[in-house]
Amino acid sequence: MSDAAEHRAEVIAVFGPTASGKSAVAEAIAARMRTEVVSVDALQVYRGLPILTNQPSTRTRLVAFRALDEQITVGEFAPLAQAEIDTLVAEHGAAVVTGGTGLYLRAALTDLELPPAVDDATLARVERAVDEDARAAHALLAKRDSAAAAVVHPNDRQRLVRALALSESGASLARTVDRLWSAETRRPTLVVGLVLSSEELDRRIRARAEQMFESGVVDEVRAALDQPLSRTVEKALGLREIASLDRDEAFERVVTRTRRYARYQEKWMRRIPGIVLLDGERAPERIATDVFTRPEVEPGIS
RNA sequence: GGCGAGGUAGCUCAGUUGGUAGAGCACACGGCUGAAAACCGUGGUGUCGCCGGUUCGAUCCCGGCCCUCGCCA
Repeated sequence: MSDAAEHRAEVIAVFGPTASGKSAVAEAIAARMRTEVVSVDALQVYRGLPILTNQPSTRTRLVAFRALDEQITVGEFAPLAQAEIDTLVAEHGAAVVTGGTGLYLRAALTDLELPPAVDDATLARVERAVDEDARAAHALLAKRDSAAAAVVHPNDRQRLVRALALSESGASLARTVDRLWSAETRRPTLVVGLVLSSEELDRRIRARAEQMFESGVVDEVRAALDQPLSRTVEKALGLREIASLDRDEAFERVVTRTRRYARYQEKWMRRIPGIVLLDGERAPERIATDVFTRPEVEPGIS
């Protein structure tokens, strides 16, 4: 057995900005490896907004399994993703992972060792205290957990609430080791990133927004807004805009927000340790072929 | 053509009783460890339509011109 084979990647992850063609590349790789794709996307987990969240048409794990009013969190998602990966590796020898949420990707590939969950009652109580006087709440945090206070800004309500709640039970939001950007992974992993010129990315973003409207995203969004929505869904890119603006304005807002989201993902992409950047403007099959020339990957059969 | 409203940041607009201007969105950079398509921090990016007048000083007041929108012809 060669050295390369001993270090063969069990997990191939594909990351990149939205509209870069991640799904197509992931599917091409999965087909050659005779395995399946696991989605790591905080919005694609929801059932009811397939067009808005650009859910893949082919079978992909961890897509459309949550009701719109159920909240999802990284802490909850991570073990689900890890279980799917483990199952695919056990059954097919490999798993392909792709999706737009950088944090979820990291949590799927590496054990982040997140601080524990906090129960809703505590959270609600601390939230009230923070809303009443955030400065005082921050001062209290500084007294109980100075390390956490140092990394949480008093205006950052979300983190201040959690940090304070954690401090009540002796846990801390402040971490001692950086797991998020650690090169350590649960399994031998190859992460590839798709790089596109901003002009091409822009073209694809506009084309996809156009496609969304043609596919009936307006009706989809209206129907979704008739029911209670979780906080994550509530903030989905375009949801509010599509429901409240006329078509042209909504289209431009969606494009603008998608561009910003794509830039954000590019930042994540460049920070992922060991990521192999590939030219994403080529055909998915070509990119997949590139991946199979990597020493970490066992050559495909076709 | 007449009357009215307006022209200030990339966009929508606020403002200065005359001391060269600021919000939201957009944008840039940074942060983030159970909301991440989220959340937080920092940054103003400008011939205040143009030309002249008054003034120590004009984006603001005055005159002319240009442009936009509305109403009437």
